[in-house]
Amino acid sequence: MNIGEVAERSGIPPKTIRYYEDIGLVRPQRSGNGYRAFRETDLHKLAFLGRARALGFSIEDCRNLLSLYEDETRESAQVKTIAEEHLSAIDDKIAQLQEMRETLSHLVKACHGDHRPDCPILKDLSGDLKNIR
Amino acid sequence: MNIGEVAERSGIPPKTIRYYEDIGLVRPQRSGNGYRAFRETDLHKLAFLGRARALGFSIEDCRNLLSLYEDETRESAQVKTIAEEHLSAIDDKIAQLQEMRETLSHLVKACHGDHRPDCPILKDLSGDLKNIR
DNA sequence: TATAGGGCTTCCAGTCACTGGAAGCTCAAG
DNA sequence: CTTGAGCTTCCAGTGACTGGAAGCCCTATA
Repeated sequence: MNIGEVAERSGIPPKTIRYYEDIGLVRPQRSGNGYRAFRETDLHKLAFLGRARALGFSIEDCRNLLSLYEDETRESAQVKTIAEEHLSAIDDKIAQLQEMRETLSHLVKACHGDHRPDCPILKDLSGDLKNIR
Repeated sequence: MNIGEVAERSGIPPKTIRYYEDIGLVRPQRSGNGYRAFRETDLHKLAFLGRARALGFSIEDCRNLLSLYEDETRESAQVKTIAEEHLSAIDDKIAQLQEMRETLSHLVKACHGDHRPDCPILKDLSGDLKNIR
């Protein structure tokens, strides 16, 4: 398979696949003409990567997950640890975003949004504390 | 004021303040010795930036918010638009993270996390669909 | 057989918002 | 006069791609 077909079938753009090769996540063979020659296992790996990335795992996590996947002697606890840590990072991010969302939505509600210059959003950002809540 | 004091009082590290000068967000004067000489208004601007960044606004948004802040003829609608767009971007991000969280927490729950290699997390990533839900 | 096109290759640069580090100048204290 | 902290600039690296240029390869059609 050439890169185009693999890209289509895995849903990962060619540029990204080349990048993944660069950083050693996949190691396709080469045809005589210099083109990358992907086997089914490479496609499978890339699809794995696509799903792991879609769950927000970092590239380093993906690398570790992939090597656990290929390691018959793995312990599921190792996988679970990675996933749990990632899950808690996600929770932290969600909490942080929800805090932003909270403040911001209050400010947006308080702003008239008309032609006058008066604006509680700017007031808040400028450090004026006698403001909403 | 030297950069150190401004950093302390604004909560923004010196490196970042220099970076903000680089990209034209602040324009401190210079003392005879070449040191940056910040006025109160610079400090005020930096604190503004710190709060805007803490709400997740991009640097470009911050630039626009700052210039609206300094523009007496602004219309609050302009500010509100920026804030609303940012708010909806935050909502999108939260939704995306919650979807990840959902899938991931199911997988984590399904994984024994023991010494055996069997792992529903890896099974899911590998594209095996006869899995949790 | 010439050529046009699409796909493939590599390499370099840019994104975003910093952050680390090196080399070197300035200043205040002892 | 030395020490050390604080300041300066400049360069490089982060994460995970993404865009673009220059050029080779392959197939199909005129």
